[in-house]
Amino acid sequence: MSESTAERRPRPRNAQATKALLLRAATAEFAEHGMAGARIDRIAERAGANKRLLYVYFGDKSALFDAVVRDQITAVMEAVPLPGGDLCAFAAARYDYVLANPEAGRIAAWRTFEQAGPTAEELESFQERVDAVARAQREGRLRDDIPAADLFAIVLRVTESWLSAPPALREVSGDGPSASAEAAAERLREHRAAMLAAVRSLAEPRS
Amino acid sequence: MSESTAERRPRPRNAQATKALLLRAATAEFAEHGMAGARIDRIAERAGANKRLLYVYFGDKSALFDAVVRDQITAVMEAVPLPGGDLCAFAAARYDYVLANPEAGRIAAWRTFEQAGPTAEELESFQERVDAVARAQREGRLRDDIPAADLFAIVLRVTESWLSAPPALREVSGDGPSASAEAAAERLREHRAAMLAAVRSLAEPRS
DNA sequence: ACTATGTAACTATCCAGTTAGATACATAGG
DNA sequence: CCTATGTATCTAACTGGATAGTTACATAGT
Repeated sequence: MSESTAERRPRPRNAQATKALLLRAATAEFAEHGMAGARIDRIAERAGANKRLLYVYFGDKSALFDAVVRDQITAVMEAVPLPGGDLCAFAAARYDYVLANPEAGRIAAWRTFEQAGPTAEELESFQERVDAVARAQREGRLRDDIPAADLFAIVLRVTESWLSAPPALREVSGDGPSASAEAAAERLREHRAAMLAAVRSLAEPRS
Repeated sequence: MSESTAERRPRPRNAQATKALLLRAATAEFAEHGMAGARIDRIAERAGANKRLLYVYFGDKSALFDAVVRDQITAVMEAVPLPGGDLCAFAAARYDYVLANPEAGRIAAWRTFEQAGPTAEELESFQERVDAVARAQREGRLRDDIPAADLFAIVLRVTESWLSAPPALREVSGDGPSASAEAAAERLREHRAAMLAAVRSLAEPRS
């Protein structure tokens, strides 16, 4: 409070903090615009840091994108477990997580549509989840007439069905940008229940 | 000394044919790279036409993208009906269509990621489909404990669950780029059956 | 000779990545 | 306690190449 009249305040010299700021800014920018649409200058500006530091800390644009993807993968693997292959719990957790962290969903989507091959880290994450599903199938807790990978892929997509639905479809159901905040929140609660009901129906063992 | 014969073949003067070629080339380019990643020069080259004609026939890059999206929407609305609100038939038709026309799926996805507001044309298409679902629900042919828009959104996503799954997930299940053609085809058949089974389970009326 | 169609070359801008240098901070010598 | 020096961190300005969009011109077909 002494002389803090926000004049030209040079960035405090703290490599770790700056790197984290840049990563967060990059996550937001890539989530909004994708790899090709993202702009290095905008990322630096968002972070309030100098562009040069991006190259010092991350390499180039594509390495920065990879760093963002890796970061998001570890975050989502941590926040959204698949306890005992329970796809319903997984679906609920993932829906809530993506609702609270929209960048996570968008980064994953952009990443999917780049034609880049999967990294070892990604393969490991998915293998772990497919294995958990397969185990639950063997133990009779999930239907077993659908291959584990397919079942997981289907549920994964279902969790995103509303949050990454075409805007026109959301608009049709009264969940457009024009809707009030309360109406939108109610709509999201309603969809959550619907989505979970659908997952239950499609994942439970055939009677 | 004689100039190499017929090296430079001028494009036949046919506005409609050229326009169609450009639209097809643009569709392929946008499907591969998205709006931001697409390159005007590559589109002209793919079409074997002069870049200038793109501007003459379509306006600018963003208008060209819109034209591609419109074209794909009408094509898919025509090729993938929703007869009597039958979501299983719809899912089968859409899976087959996207498998045969991967650009359709990718263009739709890229379009969804852009934050552009929905066009009147899109709204009308989705309204039509949601109405068909709602009618089938009232007549007891679909479960009615899920709102029509949600049910449609879920099924729409399920039809894409494999074709636009993260590459790492496909790889885990032996459907990577390294798989043989026959193995890949078998995998796709298998997923089709699984996906349709899932749609049946989640869409049928609660007994 | 008129017009629709097509071409090549050009321009202005944007943008990823670099260069050269400044400034805070640490550590050590006086 | 003070000054010197080295290093990590940070900055402004620049560069070369790519890219969307344009200008000026050519030619086929009527």
